[in-house]
Amino acid sequence: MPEILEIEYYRQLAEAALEREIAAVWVDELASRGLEPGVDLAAILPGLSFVAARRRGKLLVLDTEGPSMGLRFGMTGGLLLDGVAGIDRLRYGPGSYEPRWIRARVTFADGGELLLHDPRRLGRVSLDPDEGALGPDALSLSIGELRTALAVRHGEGPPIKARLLDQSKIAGVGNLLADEILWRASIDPRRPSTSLSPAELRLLHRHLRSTLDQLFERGGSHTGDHMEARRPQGRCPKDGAAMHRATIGGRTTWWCSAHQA
DNA sequence: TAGATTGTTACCGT
DNA sequence: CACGGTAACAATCT
Repeated sequence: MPEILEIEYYRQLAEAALEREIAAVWVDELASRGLEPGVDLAAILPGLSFVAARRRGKLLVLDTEGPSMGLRFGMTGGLLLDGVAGIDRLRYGPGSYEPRWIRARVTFADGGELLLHDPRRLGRVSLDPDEGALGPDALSLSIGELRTALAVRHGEGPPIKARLLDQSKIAGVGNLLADEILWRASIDPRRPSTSLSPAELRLLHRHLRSTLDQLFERGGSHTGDHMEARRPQGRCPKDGAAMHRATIGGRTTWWCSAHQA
């Protein structure tokens, strides 16, 4: 579920958690793997308040007057605040949140609470996360930053899809968004990252920006136009051609055999 | 039931 | 050494 768009919804929700005294913190054992050994948030955060809700790519950062709490949502993580979900619906569960899938909890002195809800448990909580390991944020990526992100020192570069997924180069683009962006830009995901012409680079940048804007308005990463074709015997919604499927950049990739050739 | 899954990372290979 | 592909992680859904 969560790519950059969903994390931005979570960030906006978390703004309502600012300036409220933290009373207690609990983090489940697996989610705690994002913390250095021995670091106990339950002993560090109470008494402080969150003062800013920031996001870099898929990383949510909640600053306090002191340290910052980092939240990663893995494949199925969601954020709830005072019983309100950061997104309208969830992939798993009967349309609602299940108590057994709560993996972390911040309780405020006013009785409200911030929850990390994550069925598959790949989400992680961290303290003062390393934001420097992430590339420029996809939601505000300039064409110059895109050009830099696609460049390599030697050779012709990895498949462009793999480079779009590399969080150290561009932060925030996940598997579904990458396929949707390349599908809209009519670019074969296997193309070497340095093989784009200047015109294609401009095209890719334009589609990256417009795709993120449009899907954010629609409701998330799973609302793309090519999604219906992501299945066996799927046909391209644009031209009716057969869809190709392969693993690129470590993820299942779907693309049109005609207009992305 | 077998297969697939929207993310991250340790490890292996070129 | 830089860099990319792969498997593993965990649990659920189709």
